[in-house]
Amino acid sequence: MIVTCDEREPVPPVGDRFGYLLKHARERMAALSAEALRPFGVSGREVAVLTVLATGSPPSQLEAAQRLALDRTTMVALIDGLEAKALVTRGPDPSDRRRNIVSLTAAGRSTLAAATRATDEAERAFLAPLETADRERFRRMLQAVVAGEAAGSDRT
Amino acid sequence: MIVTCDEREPVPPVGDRFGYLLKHARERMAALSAEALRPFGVSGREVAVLTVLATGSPPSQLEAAQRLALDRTTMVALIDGLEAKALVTRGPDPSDRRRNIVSLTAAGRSTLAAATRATDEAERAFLAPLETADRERFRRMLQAVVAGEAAGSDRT
DNA sequence: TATTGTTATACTCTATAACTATA
DNA sequence: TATAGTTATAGAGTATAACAATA
Repeated sequence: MIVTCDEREPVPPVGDRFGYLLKHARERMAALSAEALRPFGVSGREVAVLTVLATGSPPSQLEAAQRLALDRTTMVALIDGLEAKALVTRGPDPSDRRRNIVSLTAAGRSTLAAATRATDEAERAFLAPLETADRERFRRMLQAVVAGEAAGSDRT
Repeated sequence: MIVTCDEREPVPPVGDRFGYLLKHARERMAALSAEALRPFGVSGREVAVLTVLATGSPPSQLEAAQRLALDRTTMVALIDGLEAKALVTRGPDPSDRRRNIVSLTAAGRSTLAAATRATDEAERAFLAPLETADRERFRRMLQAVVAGEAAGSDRT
């Protein structure tokens, strides 16, 4: 009996791989939320920053970056843009003048409120293919796998 | 009774939003698979291309791009890289000389086999925070929300 | 010395437009 | 005309290194 070299190991379809699935799930969510946010003139990343600024006391740029797991150099440009749109103000922390305290303006708060409603709607559209009971389960599963990161590394 | 303007609408924490969760879940999967693939000298995107080339009959560059929902201009550089590593060959389709048929070399096949095992391992690490029964559920949920995309648009 | 914000720079991934060769 | 591949280019998003101001 001749055994040829054609015993190829089975390769799962690319559509079964988590790398592929997460990439495309994220792209879909990003497209839905970009569309939902267009009327408000802010990007999804900017809404994330506004959200962080609205949670707890106004953080420094570095703290805001850390809460989003972004680099502090990335946060500079993000705050620049939000400041240009008059949605946030920044100024030195009196108790440590190296730090910039970033605060929402009234316009920032109302934009965030509207953007949050639009994002809720985009999330509903994103989750529509799932059964109702699965939607919160899906969120918790994502939170679990993301939390795996914090556990395993010394992320900034 | 005085009602001030401080009745701020509740803003959900950024860590509850699907935009944030999908971004970081993808980053974690990408980091795990980049680490797992390092010994084989290929990126996750390159493994995805090799996987597509190994599935069904050797596709043209355009077909390979479509199966991954990538632009054909993106596929050019990807194939360039794989060809430089001698993992694929490309040449005109005799029956339509506008098209390039892309095929795996023997080295491409064995690299794919090794990379597939490494990726399986990375996926196991990624899914470790979930209970066993939830891991396949999670995959199916991702497939469902990703499929929402194909249903709703005329993607290339 | 160390930390925060900043700038400059570069790299990855992606998309658009225009060109070529084929059909 | 239209299609497949290619090239050049530009835009996000991110990261690194170096600098100024402050601690």
